[in-house]
Amino acid sequence: MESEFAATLKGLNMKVTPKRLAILEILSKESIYLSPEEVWQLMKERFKSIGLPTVYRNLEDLSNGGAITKVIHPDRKLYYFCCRNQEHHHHFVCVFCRRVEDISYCGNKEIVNEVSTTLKGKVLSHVLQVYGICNSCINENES
Amino acid sequence: MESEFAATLKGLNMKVTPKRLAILEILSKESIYLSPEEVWQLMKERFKSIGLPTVYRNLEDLSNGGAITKVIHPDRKLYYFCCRNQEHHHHFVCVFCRRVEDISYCGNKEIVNEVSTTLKGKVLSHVLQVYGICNSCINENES
DNA sequence: TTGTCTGCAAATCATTTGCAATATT
DNA sequence: AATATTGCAAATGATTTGCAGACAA
Repeated sequence: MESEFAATLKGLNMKVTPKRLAILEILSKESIYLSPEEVWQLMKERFKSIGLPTVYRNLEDLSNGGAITKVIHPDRKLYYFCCRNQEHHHHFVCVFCRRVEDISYCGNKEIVNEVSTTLKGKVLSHVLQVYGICNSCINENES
Repeated sequence: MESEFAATLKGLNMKVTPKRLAILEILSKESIYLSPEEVWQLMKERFKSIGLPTVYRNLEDLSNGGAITKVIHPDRKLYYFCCRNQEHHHHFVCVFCRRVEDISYCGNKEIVNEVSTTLKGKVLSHVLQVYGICNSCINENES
């Protein structure tokens, strides 16, 4: 049998390469978001030869394919997170530990309603992301 | 009497300079978001000598002070918009003409509720931005 | 004055690209 | 074999920084 990640790649019409499998494995193992540079550091532990551009390219492709997700960060740099949940949803991001958790709330209905009635416009998409302190970090920081 | 923009600057403890007044004037005159480069181009029409870093620095400071707002853009570059509405609210951005319009909808209550009950976390802030087609662009593009 | 603001030139540095070699199907 | 993937080196380009002179308060 093939791995879950191999299936994911095939589903995206991407060839199943060791590098790609490793990227998916690394990201899915983390509960926090990672920068391309950080993914690269972790990749170096597994491969003698691994280029940073390869990491950038694959993160980009996997993100476009929906296998991983970009995190919206105030510093406007790239960060990725592997999220199993394929349905439309949004994320809660811990500003301390960078943990990402799903939130089911989404005001799409209300948004579409307001835009169509008040602005007479058409909604194509929306982004929603919540920043805060996760449960673990709250507990660790209380006296 | 002093201009509205001068008052804005004083309120932010920023010295009232011609460059700053012009930046505020330019942005407030536009109904679309602008890049620092674009603001710079418009500034060049008014000043014989105007440096791009000055534009960047002032946009940053004005944004931090809340006089203008950053637009969240998929290309992760800087874009600014001058928004009169000082209350917490979010924006609808037209993907065609870059027009920015306020939307009053904000699911803060529901978000805080879900994060606190389901994730046992604490919400610090959130971003919400809606992309779509504004009324003008819909009308212009219909057959 | 006195500290802030600005212009200019140069630096940064995250991200991208070109291309030849390599690996997947 | 045919095509996609990768590594390396180099390029890109938006954004930032250092600093001396100009300006606002």
